[in-house]
Amino acid sequence: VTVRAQPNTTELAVLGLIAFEERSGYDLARLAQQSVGYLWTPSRSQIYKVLPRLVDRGLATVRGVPQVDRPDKAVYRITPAGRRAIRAWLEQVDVEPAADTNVFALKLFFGDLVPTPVVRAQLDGYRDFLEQRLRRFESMRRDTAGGEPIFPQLVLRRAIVRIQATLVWIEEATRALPAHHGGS
Amino acid sequence: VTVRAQPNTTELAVLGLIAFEERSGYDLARLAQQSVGYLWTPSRSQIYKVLPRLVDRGLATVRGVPQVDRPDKAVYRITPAGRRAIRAWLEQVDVEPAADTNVFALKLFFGDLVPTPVVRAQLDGYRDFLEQRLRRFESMRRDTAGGEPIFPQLVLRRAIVRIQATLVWIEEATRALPAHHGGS
DNA sequence: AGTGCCATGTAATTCGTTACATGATTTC
DNA sequence: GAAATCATGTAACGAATTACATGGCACT
Repeated sequence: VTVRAQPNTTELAVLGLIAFEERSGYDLARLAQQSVGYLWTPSRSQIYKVLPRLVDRGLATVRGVPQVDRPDKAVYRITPAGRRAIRAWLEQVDVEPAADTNVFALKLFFGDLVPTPVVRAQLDGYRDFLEQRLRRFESMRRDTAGGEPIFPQLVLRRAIVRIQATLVWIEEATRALPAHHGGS
Repeated sequence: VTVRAQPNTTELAVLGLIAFEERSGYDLARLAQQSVGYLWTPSRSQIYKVLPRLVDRGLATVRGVPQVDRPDKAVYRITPAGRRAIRAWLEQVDVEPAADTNVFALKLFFGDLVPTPVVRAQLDGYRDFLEQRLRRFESMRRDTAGGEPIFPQLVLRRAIVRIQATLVWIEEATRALPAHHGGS
């Protein structure tokens, strides 16, 4: 058996959504716009490309559902291998998620698939990451404090206040975590 | 003369950076990692692809600079047409910047290229946009308040506190705006 | 009669990343 | 002697978007 490369974020997001309930591509597109919309909103065509790929790799299964008053549809459901893949993703805490700081939020969104300690580890990792960025930004701010460039400084300030707000939220979220649940 | 489609965000970011001072591709890559890094960090190869394109469209010019102790380099400078393009971008307030809420911040970063009222309009637009999202998110929160799904709710809460922090920042930034400057 | 939702997909194109390739100079 | 910095690019690949295509049913 070849070692499968980890699915990309879009694939994992789809996996996460079909982990709760089986869904069609159309469902997923609608759902993404509503619930996860502020974190991840792929186009419909992208979703239709991803779904067969998941089936090919054994992470999901399809089932045709004939309908009378509407077009027939194909609904997708996660497989055990799919569950393993998404758990592995949720267990892995990114130290450097580059520009994509939203991956943390996306992982938290699927926190229900995993025991509480794993979610807690994720939040801890997020906190570390943000504190590090905060320090970097604050030192950047000190370095250019006297200088002229006001607009870059304003933008930097924005980044700082957002991080601070997010850190406060992390504490709140940590306290709100369920005592512990199975994750399965 | 054909009507040129508006350059994309990366092209505009590059234009903005060579508006202050002429720079080489290498300079830009380094600069992006530092100053604008938290908003926009393209790869080096991407920058090297964009620069000739800007020249082709008459938005920038190149000039070869021979050096003795280092490799020769090519430095790029913005043209009047380039300035027009970036000003047009800064003047246009996006009502629906999709997922990419950072475009607002990026535009503010280049606020110096444009008179104060234009920047103010940009901030106002950003405020409107955020207030609208905030209302949407808060109503989503109310709708699912009693329900079970705790993790989605936590993530939603994160989005809300970040928006609130950003709104506070907008007020601060608006007050910090210079009385008025030329922009040119 | 027209609009909108349900439903799935393909095609063309753009955007972007990673890896490869090269090579001198400076610094440790 | 090794590693980092300066400097520019190409090639291969993947991810994602927009536009196109199709068609029935429900609602106003």
